[in-house]
Amino acid sequence: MKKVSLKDIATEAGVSTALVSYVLTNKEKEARVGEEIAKKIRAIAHKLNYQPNHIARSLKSGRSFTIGLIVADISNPFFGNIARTIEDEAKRNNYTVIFGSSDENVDKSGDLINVLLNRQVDGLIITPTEGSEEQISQLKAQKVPFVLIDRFFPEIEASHIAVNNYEAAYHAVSHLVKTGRKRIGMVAYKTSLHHIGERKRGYKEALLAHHMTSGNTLLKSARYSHLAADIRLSIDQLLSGRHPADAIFFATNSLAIEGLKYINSLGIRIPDQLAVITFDESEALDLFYSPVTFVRQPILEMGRAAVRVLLEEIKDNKKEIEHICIDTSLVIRKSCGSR
Amino acid sequence: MKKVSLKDIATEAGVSTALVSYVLTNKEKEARVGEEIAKKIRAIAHKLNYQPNHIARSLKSGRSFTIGLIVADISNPFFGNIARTIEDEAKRNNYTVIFGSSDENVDKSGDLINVLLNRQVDGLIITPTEGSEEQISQLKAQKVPFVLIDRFFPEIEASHIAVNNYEAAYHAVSHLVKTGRKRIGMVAYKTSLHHIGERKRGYKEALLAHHMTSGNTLLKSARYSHLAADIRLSIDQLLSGRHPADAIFFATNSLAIEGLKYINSLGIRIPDQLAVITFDESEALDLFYSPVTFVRQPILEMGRAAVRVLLEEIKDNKKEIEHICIDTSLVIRKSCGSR
DNA sequence: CTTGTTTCCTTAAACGTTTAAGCATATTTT
DNA sequence: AAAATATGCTTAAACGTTTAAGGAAACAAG
Repeated sequence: MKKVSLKDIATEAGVSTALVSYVLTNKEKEARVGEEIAKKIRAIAHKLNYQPNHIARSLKSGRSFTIGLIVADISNPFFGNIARTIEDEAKRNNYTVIFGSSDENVDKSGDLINVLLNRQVDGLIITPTEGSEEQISQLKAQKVPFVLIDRFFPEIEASHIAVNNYEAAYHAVSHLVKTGRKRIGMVAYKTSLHHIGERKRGYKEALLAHHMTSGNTLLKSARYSHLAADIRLSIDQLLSGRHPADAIFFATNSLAIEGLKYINSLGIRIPDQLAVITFDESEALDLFYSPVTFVRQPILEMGRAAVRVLLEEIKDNKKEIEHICIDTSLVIRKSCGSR
Repeated sequence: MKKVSLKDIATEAGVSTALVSYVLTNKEKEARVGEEIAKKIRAIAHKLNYQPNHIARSLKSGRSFTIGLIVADISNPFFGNIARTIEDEAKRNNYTVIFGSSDENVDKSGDLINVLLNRQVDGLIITPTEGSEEQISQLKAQKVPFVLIDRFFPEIEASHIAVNNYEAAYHAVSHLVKTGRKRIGMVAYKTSLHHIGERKRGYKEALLAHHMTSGNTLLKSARYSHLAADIRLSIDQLLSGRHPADAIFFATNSLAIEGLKYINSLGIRIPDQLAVITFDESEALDLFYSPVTFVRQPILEMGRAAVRVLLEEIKDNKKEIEHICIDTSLVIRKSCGSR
């Protein structure tokens, strides 16, 4: 079944391909196409089930109507959901999405950026990995339209969509204080990524504001590459000694899940012995015997904003950079006990 | 920063674009290009940082080196992981992936198929939704290369990758029998999809083989569209009456997670009061206080097989259809108690 | 010295669109 | 009646590649 082209329709209608093109792209008015012949062309196109060739169109227009999406880890439902909303929103705007997962690896990220650019995507939505500053700067230098989501580099002026990480963390920790916790620990990633830094800062400032002096001693960081082991160590440290922590704030869902697995294995009861609070929702945390209180990131809004900003940048190259900060909400459940 | 084309290189080297093309696609031998000029062309290409235009290439070759992926629900980690392995494997073969999530909706699935075909994907990998038989048949009639994954329609001769659903279910139920359970229930989806049917059949046959007469009375089905409510109802039915079930086999991870949420809320203890076993792994089921015994589907293998079969079909249009059945394994944990 | 062969390069068409420019013919305006 | 405008279509170039065909020069063989 050979693909039907404009030429086939033109031949059958006994006109030139130009005319067919005008009609099928609804430019009959500007091109002053006769009503009858327009109708005829449409009928034939329909009869032959004509489907325009996007590739030829792209070559001509220099635009592919495709956006590239690079997420940090597509197997994490947080990013899976982001991907879904972005794909939906893109489709609503007649764009398709090519995607890749960088798996938090700089090299893979660089690779993906190259592949996607070679595929002539019109723009990129990226959750940048640690150490990808240069890649991002280069995109900027090349004037490729792009938007960062979830994370960004404060030193690089670029459009991004993020949440109020500092305030959210501050708020979460304050909640723990309100529910009577005295020694609040935090488990985060060992990373230079700014969003995690902000969450740490929110934690520290909240402690300070409530005159809790635990300072840095109760703030632990795990390496992404040695997650399980580092988390175990962190928790051991937090829960040992004369004054063990009575609450832990996890900086992401994967930290919380891995941490709670270990806490389970230690036989520690939530919230009686230990309060737990985390960033991000997850089915695992719903199903937990003591559903975990969490900071909800409005994924739908984030995804939509990312697509909107990107498409605006694509359409208007001169558009100024946009920093969008979206508010989170704290969803209180059982894992912190009650006040 | 204008894109560098073959013409730019040709101009700078003082040769025709043809020569440049031959060199840069490593056809110097066949085209008998002079060594010196080849070296020069390469040097200039490198200096100008030439990146081939995939779109132009695709238009010429009629191939886009892109595959379309339609998953049932990208926010489900099972499909997220499938997507990841497919993307990885595709990239290794110099293919990129355009994706969409059908959300188990026939109309959306049809939409996506059209969009992806319009984008001239070279082939499709699809987890077909219920009722999409016609869409699949049409793909077949149009001779579009495609591979079904996770599910398939027995009445449509098409390549697919699936697991041994019947045997896996049979094995899972047998395990429950071995651990001493007497009244084994099942919660599945209300669907005509074959893979779920096979899981149900495996359940029933296993009961039969072990002379358990519970027959259909303990087999409950929930509608995808009313998941939470139907699951609650199913579990209520299973656990009520004079002879409540002492074990439940869930047909998928989402059923298990939703079901366990409800079971939790009823205060029922696993595995003492009730044994639980399910298809698919999930962090939620790891974190559960009594980690859930499950049927593991080898996602990596499935994804790789799907890409391999699809690329073979793309390369060789005459290739015969391939049915790949991959073995699962039962991962035994605490949720069924011990023998 | 012709003829044949090899070597190295160019020409030009093609893929399927879009769109500016042009060209008849018909109609209106002066 | 001549000039201007409107109408309805076609021509042809362009987007960036690939690749079959051809051609000129150099050399070898007869």
